[in-house]
Amino acid sequence: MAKSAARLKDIAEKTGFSVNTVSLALRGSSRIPDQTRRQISEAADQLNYLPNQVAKSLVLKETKSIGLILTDITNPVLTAVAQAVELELSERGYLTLFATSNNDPALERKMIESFRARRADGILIFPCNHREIDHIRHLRARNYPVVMLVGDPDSGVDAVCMDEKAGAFKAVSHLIEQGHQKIAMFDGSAERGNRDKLDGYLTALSQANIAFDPSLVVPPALPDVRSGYDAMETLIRRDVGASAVICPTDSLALGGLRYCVRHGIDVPEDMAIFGFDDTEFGEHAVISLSSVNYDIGAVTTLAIDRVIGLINVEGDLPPAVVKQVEPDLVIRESTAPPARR
Amino acid sequence: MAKSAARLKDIAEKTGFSVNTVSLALRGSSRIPDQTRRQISEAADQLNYLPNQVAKSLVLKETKSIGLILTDITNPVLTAVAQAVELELSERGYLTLFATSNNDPALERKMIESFRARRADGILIFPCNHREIDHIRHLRARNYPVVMLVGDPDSGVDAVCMDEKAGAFKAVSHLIEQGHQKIAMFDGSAERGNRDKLDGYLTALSQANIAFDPSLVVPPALPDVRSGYDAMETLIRRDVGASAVICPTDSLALGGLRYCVRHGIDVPEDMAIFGFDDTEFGEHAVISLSSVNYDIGAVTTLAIDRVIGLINVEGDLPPAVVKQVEPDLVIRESTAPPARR
DNA sequence: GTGAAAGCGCTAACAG
DNA sequence: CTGTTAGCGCTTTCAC
Repeated sequence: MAKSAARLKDIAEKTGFSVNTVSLALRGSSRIPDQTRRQISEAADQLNYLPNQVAKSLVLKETKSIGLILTDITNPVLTAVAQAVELELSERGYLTLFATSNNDPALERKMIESFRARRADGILIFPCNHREIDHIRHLRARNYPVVMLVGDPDSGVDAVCMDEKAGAFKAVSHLIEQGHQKIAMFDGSAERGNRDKLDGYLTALSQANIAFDPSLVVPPALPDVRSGYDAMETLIRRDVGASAVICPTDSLALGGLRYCVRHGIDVPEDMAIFGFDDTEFGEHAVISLSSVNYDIGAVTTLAIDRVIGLINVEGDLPPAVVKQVEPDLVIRESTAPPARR
Repeated sequence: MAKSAARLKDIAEKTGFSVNTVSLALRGSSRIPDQTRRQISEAADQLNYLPNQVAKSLVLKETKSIGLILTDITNPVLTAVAQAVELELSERGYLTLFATSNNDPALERKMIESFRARRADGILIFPCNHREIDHIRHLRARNYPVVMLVGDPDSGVDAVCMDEKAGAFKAVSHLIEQGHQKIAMFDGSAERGNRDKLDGYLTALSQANIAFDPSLVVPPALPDVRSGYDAMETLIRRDVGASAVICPTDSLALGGLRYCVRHGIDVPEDMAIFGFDDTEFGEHAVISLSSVNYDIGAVTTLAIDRVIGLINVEGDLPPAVVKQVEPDLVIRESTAPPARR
């Protein structure tokens, strides 16, 4: 803490007014005449006074800060989320307390405790696991304002998120319309407890009366570029005749694209590739990626509206509501009807 | 702030001990017998007690939080910095207060004030402009622990950073050794007040007795992929015979690479491309990027060591020291000796 | 071993 | 209009 910062008391002594008057004057109370206020403001400036927010928080019982917990800010979508949240929160007068869970539930719990101890007014969280959220439910049950950035319809916790199932459904349906039949998927849902994209994929297939072929789904090790490369290699080696693949992140798609380009597989003619999240590096890839967009602005604005709304509730919190934002497809170069064989 | 959280007083009343005893017991004082401590801990658990850090901060005069101000977390290096800082700070028991200046000096100032008001124990900052840092110098002069993540040798402010001049020098020298003579540079130093990379470029040229040709430097609009594409287009249209280009970020390099691939310019044969920062998307580009690495771990560790060191100083701060980390080259596919003409 | 009292810097009654 | 008093939840000093 800044050593020896000026306090109200210091400027009170300097001006001869009481601490109370100084406080009032500095906060612009109409009860203080201009003359006095000016005198006090001047003294405050000279002392380089800055109100001590921690003292203020203690009495006001609000810190004007909101905790943001992400799994891993390295994921481009989460980077953008962090950026957008911070920006919007700061515009609304809130400070962002930032933490990363590193996909470790224990760390996630610890960070929640830390925010609670510091009396963050609310928490925005992207949980490690979409299913194990008892601790979050528990928080909310104690009237602590939390909103999740992933949606679990009946979790009992507020959430704002992209409708990933709808996104996957749209993307796969689009590929089917283009004439693809053997559509692969890089699916890593097992670990993260989020089957939404897989569900969308399955629904689209069944709606088109295409039988699900398990050999078309390959699980990437991680949601990164290298794993996308490896997954594509696995898919090609399986030789199951896939003409298209849908990837749960642009990073994976980029890795898949890289494999294809380097192995003489034409994209999109021989392999159509659909990404997810519509990131900068996907848009500007050597062959620009078709992708399911992620309306980060919409999600963060809604989520922030909701936490702040909950913060301002007196008494018990209202029932949780989860809001899903419907994504759009962004069709670029990496997808097209399959080549005739 | 969490409505109606349990306080020491509540658990004092519940157990019949005084607030003081409870406080001591919970903090593990040896003066409290085990029997008492157990009793108190139990009551605390039942009440779901969590110490109020804001009250604690007020009396202890430290918040165990450090402010991190970045220009724009969307830049992959800064993303990684944010991640690394948060992780390491949390391991050391500090919380990260996060803010983005959006390259706006006024916002930067505002965020610094905000952190100071909240009594962050120290600040880590990546300033918008490397030259205009009077406000930061001023902070330090008042004994506020700040360390910058960019280096200005005689700014009077502590700093830890990569030696960008050395990085550029090494990269350009490497290209020269490979036989390149007409080496272009995408340089945006004018706006951001950081000429280090350009200096390294110029030094390498002059050391090899290659005359500087201004038509070989093209200023990208922004440090992003699209601007790299555009810059490459400009460079090619100028038709000045460049056989290699050095880019101040991997994003720009990726854009340049994209232009080349899409216009039949072979990389690296017809155009060698050197990036900066060694990012994931550069490493796994269709043609993997040679790049100047950015040892984020080293920089953040040193920077954090330094702020925490300054925080623990009693009385006046010691003279500022700036530490530069020397980068290494990572040679991949995007660079090679020029094709014979 | 445990408790009472004071104080961190601020705001919120309530007087005058 | 301005000052006095109390109190936010905690730690610390000093008694008992």
